[in-house]
Amino acid sequence: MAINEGLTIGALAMRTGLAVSAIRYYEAQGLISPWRNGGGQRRFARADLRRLSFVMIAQQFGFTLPQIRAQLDRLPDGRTPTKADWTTISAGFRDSFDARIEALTQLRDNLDGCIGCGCLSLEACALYNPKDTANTLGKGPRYLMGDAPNKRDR
Amino acid sequence: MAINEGLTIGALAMRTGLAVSAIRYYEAQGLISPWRNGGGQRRFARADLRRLSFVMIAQQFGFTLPQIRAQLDRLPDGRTPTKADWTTISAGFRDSFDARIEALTQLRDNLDGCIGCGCLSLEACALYNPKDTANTLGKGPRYLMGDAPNKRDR
DNA sequence: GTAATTTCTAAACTTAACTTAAGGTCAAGG
DNA sequence: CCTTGACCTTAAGTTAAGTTTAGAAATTAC
Repeated sequence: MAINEGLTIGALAMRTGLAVSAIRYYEAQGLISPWRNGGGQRRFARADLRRLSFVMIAQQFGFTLPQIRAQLDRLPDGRTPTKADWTTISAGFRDSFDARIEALTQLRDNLDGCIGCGCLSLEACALYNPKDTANTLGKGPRYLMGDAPNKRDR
Repeated sequence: MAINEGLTIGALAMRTGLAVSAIRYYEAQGLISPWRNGGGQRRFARADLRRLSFVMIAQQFGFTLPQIRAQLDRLPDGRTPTKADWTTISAGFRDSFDARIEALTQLRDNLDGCIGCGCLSLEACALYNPKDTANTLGKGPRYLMGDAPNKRDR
């Protein structure tokens, strides 16, 4: 066996804590691009450990896989990413995170002034307003922003 | 027509901004319990406007429908909830919210110390630790905490 | 009193992020 | 060499939170 054959999918799964099926899925989604050995099995670079770590963390922040992919696509092409590369792509991510905390905090303040006081009224409460911070958050698990199908009954 | 027939589903949809289908779905999930008129159509109490408002806000905070239902079930049985009732159930909700902001803030601090610095290493980073605050957040859209199916390949 | 709206139910479809299953193939150990 | 475990692909299933569709019945409007 050559010295630098790369990691097997099982090894990667063990190191990251991800399921093997999840790693295959991430490949299908273009988040990682392993090469194949003679027998057609996946072999991963050590840098893929880091890519997967990034994916896992970004998911905890609520980013979707396409969004995460967009960040990863900003990494250098040929060479192994350096520490500086990771720092760079983490930055945008860091900004979104700050924005999210800020939005949630505002929402909480609304909660104090509105639900906390018991008003909870549709007409007065900023929380129901579609143009409100709550919506710009994009934190709903379902449709984000403008890509929801139209809603009518019949 | 009697003076106090209640709101139709369409009127409720208009007032809340929800789709008619969503309201029916919420009934199926036990979040609201309209009565039926002679022809079998749903009629809603004015208090249901408030229940739905509560549902909408709680969802923005990332609560699942069963969790929201659990809160709503704490409302008084026979009578229409008072302002004080709403304030009471909003409180627990308020607490979860504070906890969530706190957890996110901690996570961001980790981000500064760990990803921000470029370490992003599996062995050292608190973020990968399964017992970490990130997980107690319960903000993953998929399986929360311990109820994930077992993950193995074959 | 008829036409146009609303509403009804039940079942199937949607999306994201995976998992599970089925039926093979590859690789490592003895 | 041969068995066992790791890996492969493709397809179908899962969950949450709804939406869409279809066909029928009730209401409302004129």
